[in-house]
Amino acid sequence: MLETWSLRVLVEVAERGSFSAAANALTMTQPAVSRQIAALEHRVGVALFRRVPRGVAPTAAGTIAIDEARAILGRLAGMEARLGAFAELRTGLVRVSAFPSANTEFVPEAIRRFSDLYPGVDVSLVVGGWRAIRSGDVDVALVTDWDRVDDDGVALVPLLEEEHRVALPAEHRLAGLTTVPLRELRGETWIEGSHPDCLGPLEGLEKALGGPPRIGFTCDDWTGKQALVAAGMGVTIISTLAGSAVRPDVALRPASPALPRRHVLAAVAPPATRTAAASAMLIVLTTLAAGYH
Amino acid sequence: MLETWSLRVLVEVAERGSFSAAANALTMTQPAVSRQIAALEHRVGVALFRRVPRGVAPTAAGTIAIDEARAILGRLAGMEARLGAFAELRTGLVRVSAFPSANTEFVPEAIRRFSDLYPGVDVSLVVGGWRAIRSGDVDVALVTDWDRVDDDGVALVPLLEEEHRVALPAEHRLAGLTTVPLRELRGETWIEGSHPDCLGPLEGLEKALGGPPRIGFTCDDWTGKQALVAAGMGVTIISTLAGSAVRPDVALRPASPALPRRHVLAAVAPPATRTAAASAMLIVLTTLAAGYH
DNA sequence: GAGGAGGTATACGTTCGACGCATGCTGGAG
DNA sequence: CTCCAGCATGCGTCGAACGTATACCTCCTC
Repeated sequence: MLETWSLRVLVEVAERGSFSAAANALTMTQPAVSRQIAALEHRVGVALFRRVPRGVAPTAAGTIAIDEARAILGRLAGMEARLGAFAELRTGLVRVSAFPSANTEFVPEAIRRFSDLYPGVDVSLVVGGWRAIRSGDVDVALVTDWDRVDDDGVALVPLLEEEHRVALPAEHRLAGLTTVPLRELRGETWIEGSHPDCLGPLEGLEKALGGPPRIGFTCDDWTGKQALVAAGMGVTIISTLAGSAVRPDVALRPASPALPRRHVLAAVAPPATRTAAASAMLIVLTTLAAGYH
Repeated sequence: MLETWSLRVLVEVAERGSFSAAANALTMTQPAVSRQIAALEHRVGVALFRRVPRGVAPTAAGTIAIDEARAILGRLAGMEARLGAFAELRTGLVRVSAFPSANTEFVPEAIRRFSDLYPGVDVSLVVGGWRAIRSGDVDVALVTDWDRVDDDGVALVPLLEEEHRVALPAEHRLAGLTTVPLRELRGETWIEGSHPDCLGPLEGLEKALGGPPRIGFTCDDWTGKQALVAAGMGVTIISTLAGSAVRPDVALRPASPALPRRHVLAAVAPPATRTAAASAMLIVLTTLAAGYH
């Protein structure tokens, strides 16, 4: 099967013009080179070098073999370079999945920083969720501690804690307060998301209200929730991660008693099987999260 | 240096989808494949396969590696094929050198037969002589036993014996005889070649003539010798190998006593360093010579 | 012409890498 | 819940390739 090393020796012999010189250049001995070439010639059934007094000279077949060998070795080097680009993050792909509020500001900023650091690596924002980590369809998934991530094949890295705000129509009677007492919202219609990612049933809310919230709508679409609030159809709770992405006709106010915080974590493959790009993205995420108060 | 076998294992794994299946296909064991891929991945610093329940699936880098590996293996096969063409005489070059009279009929016929048998092999008629066998500039050199081939690095293969004829002008007074008595030519002017290849001083001629021949011209050019004879400038001796190539205004006649025969041999490199094309040409030469009476 | 220098081929002992076997581990299927 | 398919790893073994030593050859020089 014509091993690569033979080709390397072949080219070196061709360039040096003698087995001895090639052996020196390759940090091996002359007999080793002699045997390599002899084995190669026996393999292909054709003499590749004529043994001349001062060394060796390629035959017609040898010239072809040398050219081919050069091309093949070049191709091999190219292959190594292309793969090395992955290892050195000069190319590649990292697929990120996040819940809606993280996608409003935090994740885009992380992607921006990542792309500055590694311009060659593509970043793709996908919808796989943390379960896709196992299957390899997602490299980094942002989750919260409300997600029941019970797969020990998925590593969790804490990023930050997000707080929650009550989202009111801008003209709501309580919108002028800096802090909204929750019990004042007992009679309001509430908008919930059915999926934990989308801020579903908030634990502790019932107790703070002094009774079960009256659920008027269920909407997983984060933009839709905002729209419903702006239209005066109800109130809801929105994560501070949403940041400045909230539309101006919706007011965000801290609640009293304070709403429970939610931990945001990055779900990634365990270090052993983790992509270099995923590790890099994880670092970007953690450093970015450290900048969040 | 990324050995070929790794690439072979790589593509086999890619095609089978599992280490075990690839191991079967390659008549090796699953652990061996596992180690090969692991070493390859460690070498390039990138995971090439994701380990999935039913086997393995290539990563992005793995896909590139597989494509490259396929291309490189194909190129390697191509190289082997191109070199194999030399071994199987589907291409190549054989350089033949011969003395002038052999070039008139014998060698051209041999080349014709050779080219019929091996259309891909180029045949080149060169002027190196038997000394060029050693240097590799000539593959087969036709020589006679008058050549002092004293190099044991050159093998000699007997081909045939050539006879000699006296060459007379067609209107010569003796041209009508079927056999020319040499002593009748005592007074003639003789044309000799200085080089043995060109029929130089003929041993025994002096004794047959009853005295030293009177040398009028020395001409190494075989055509020139004929022309001189035709012009009536003298007589000479020409090998029967010249055959029908002798011009019609020159008569060839056997001499009495018979002129000494000359052995024609093929000088080639010893079998160890002999080209396949040279061996093939040698066979053609010997079979062709066997047909000569 | 004898000897030295430079180069290749071969014999022999050794070493190191790759393999096979056995085993453990994991994830999905019945 | 058990079984099975498949990958990873430890261990002992074997062989391929290497290095050392040496023979042989050619050319060059004195």
